[in-house]
Amino acid sequence: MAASRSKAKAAETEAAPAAETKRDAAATRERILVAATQEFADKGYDGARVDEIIRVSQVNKNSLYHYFGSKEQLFTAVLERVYENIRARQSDLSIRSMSPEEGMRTLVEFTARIWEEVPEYNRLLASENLHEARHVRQSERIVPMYNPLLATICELLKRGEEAGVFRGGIDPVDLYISITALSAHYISHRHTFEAIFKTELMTPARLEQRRRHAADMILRYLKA
Amino acid sequence: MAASRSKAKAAETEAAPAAETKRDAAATRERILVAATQEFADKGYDGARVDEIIRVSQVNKNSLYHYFGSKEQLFTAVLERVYENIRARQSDLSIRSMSPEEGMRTLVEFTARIWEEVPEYNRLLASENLHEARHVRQSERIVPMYNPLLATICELLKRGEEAGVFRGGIDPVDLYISITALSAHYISHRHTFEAIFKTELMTPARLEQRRRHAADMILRYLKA
DNA sequence: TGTTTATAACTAACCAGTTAGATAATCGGT
DNA sequence: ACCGATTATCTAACTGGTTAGTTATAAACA
Repeated sequence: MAASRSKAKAAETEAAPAAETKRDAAATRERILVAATQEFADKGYDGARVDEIIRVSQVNKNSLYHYFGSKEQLFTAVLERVYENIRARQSDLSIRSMSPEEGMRTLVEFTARIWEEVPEYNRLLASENLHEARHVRQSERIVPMYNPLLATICELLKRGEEAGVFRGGIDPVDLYISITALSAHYISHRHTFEAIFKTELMTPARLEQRRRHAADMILRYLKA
Repeated sequence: MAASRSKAKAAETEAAPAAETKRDAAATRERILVAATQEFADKGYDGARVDEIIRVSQVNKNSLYHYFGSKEQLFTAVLERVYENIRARQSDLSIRSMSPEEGMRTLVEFTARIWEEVPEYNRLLASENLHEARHVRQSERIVPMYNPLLATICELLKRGEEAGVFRGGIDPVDLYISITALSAHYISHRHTFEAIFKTELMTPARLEQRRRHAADMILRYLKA
């Protein structure tokens, strides 16, 4: 709400720390990004409405276009934040200090938790793939971002193989895609699955069962 | 096609077989459905344009609304065709006559081939899930359709367990979702994966590797 | 003073769905 | 067979509301 106090000129003694200042580029940008993330995740790129984003973020339309240029570039900025956030979560894991099996299980379960806790990411990526990754490819920040994760997987595979607990000859890209697929597809396609199988898939107990299922499947696949 | 030749009147000598007759409800409906499937798959529900569907199908706008009522109902009709087609492919397999392992591998590889050969289906389902399965739930024909497939999986699990080649305690819904996930997610998210991993994922050789990867993962998971 | 940030009103294109009516097939009665 | 009424299919032009993006202007700051 942020009473947009005009008052103006000197007058304002500004005793109170001015809970909200009148002009704050960074905060405005951030409000737009938060609202845009929600709107794009709710409706997909094509369903999302710029007018709804400015309504929720309480920002003028021209401000949005001033900061982001176009709906497309705004979507790209949203995706960049999403990828950054996913990478930050995944690299927080200190997997290097774990045994290969423990590390791999942690990685799978943590990846699963991302989709559960931030389902918006899943929806944004689904929408982006419907557009053939047009925005991801436009971004210079996203593409280099996933190297560290693939490196982690390679390192786990190598350590596991040396320790004799994992088989050799595993393709790390296939493995990464499968780790993601087993948890992300469950979440992203839950609505059609729930309609068809007439079961509840999003209860805490069911989600835990799914996480274990995914981790078991990956570990059994790797086991020597 | 079935040239419903007017004849009638008299005048019309009808020498040439009149390659295209003027009025054919079934053919018109079908042309609309074909064009709509493509358009909805290309652009998603929100991105798809009714005007583009009528342009491609060479049908008048009011005919489309006469046959299908609304864009939503047209999308539902498209989904019904898609689910019918998927089920028809999957139930064509005569898995009952195979060993449990052979049957399961066939099921996984055949499911993978569906997404490869008809990528439109994948995209339509992704769009539908962004809309929380609104249209699938509206359809009375889709929901009962998947019972036979789940029954096939249960039957394979039971036979495999009795033969001592599969473990017990496998959740058939989790298994079905994983079979789908391992192949569908690879296809549906290939654009972002290709952008990030800088590899080509859709070459015939790469697809074959992926099918084997998926089948191996499922079978190792089930192995006693 | 000049630059950055904000606002409201505007526009040109777009889009799902409608209206009003034409043209072709069908059928009942003769 | 033939006619006229009825129905099914098709067409073009229109409508009312929506949408991404712009313009013109003013206020806040350095």
